[in-house]
Amino acid sequence: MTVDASQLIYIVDDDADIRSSLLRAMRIRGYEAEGFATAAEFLESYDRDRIACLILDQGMPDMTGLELQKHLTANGYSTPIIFITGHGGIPESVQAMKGGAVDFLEKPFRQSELMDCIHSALSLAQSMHADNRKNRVLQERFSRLTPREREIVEHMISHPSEVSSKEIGRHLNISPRTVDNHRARILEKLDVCSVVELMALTR
Amino acid sequence: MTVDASQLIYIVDDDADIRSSLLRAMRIRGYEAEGFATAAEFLESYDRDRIACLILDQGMPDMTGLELQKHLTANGYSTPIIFITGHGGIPESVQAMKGGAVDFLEKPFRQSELMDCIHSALSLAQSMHADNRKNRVLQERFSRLTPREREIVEHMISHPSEVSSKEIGRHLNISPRTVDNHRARILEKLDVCSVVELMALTR
DNA sequence: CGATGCATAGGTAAAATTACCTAAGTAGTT
DNA sequence: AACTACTTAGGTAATTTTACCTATGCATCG
Repeated sequence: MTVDASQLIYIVDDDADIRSSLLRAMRIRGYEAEGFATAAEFLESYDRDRIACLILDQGMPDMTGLELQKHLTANGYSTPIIFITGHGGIPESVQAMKGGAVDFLEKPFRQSELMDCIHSALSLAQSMHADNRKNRVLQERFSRLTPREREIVEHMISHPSEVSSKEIGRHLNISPRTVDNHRARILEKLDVCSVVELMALTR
Repeated sequence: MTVDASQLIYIVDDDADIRSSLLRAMRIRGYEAEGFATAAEFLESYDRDRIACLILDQGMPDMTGLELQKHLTANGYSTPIIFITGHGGIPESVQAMKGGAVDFLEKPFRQSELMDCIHSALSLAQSMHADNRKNRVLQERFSRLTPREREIVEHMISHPSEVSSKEIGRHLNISPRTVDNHRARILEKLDVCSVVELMALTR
């Protein structure tokens, strides 16, 4: 199995020795890796659209690992996080895991343990990246609909047993033919050929 | 907000004092609660179909909390678990959270903290209970399909743009009319009125 | 051997969708 | 005042789905 060059490992730790040792270890294995001493530095370089994971020290001055995690999730960034900690406690580890962390390792840890985490973090990042792309395309398509068209789509999705023009027309007090016209535009805008395909779009 | 009498709190801890103090605290708040000294005792009384949560001591002889959690998930039981521990470490807490625990509290903990956990655990149990019921009904319906019928359903689900009898017939090398007949039986067995509804069944 | 279940194929008629059009009223913008 | 977008409504014809049926070949089970 070869390493995908487009994957990136961010390392954020205020300890320069750990940073450089981790960077070396990652690069030896063929990964692209970048190191940062503070959360602020990291945020300057952070690219939310890369397939990446984050190795994050919990015990940092200024902004702790947990605070950075909170900041990232609050902004809708979903890059998987692996915490490493020198002298953290159970409450911190639990909060990190609740916040969606991939793992929470105590220093010192075995390198193989970290590599396992990185591997699952990156494959998680990959699938989330694909999901995000799909959702963005979908959202873009739905944004093209007019209010009335959106209303009709929502009715079809929430009432799958009443998708005929007659029934929708009755529900909205308009002619079935009008619904026909709306539907034609809806299918065109959403780039599907049938109502069945439309339903499939929403998984 | 009143407490739903059909909800149940299981307490598993080898320390009799903690057990009785927790039981008392739960019952004062109107919850139904049962205490057990060992995992084995708990498993004898455990009813997977109740809306319940489990307060589980990690450090027990015989079978630890983590082992019990693993056993429950291996058997497909989804009752939410709140861990409590006397002298556990970060690795245990992380493993518990990875295994889907609601929380992992160190003794001693504030009672309000535990009550918050119980509240979210029980609402989680409630929604999972509803999901399970839905899925069981759905599975039961799909089990009534013959192999050929299932094949056609799967084709429709995975190829939403080719649901016409013509296309399915071409794909399976059979007459479109045959597909018509199969489809009629499929819709009848799945208790839906249209292919659109069928797609909606799979969310 | 008969019964049952499954897969196959077809007939017919009603209903719905789809693909083409036209067209008018209303609201907001330039 | 002209333009644009949105909503409304309809015509016609081809295609599809749906709801009723019948019927044959095959395998399995009692």
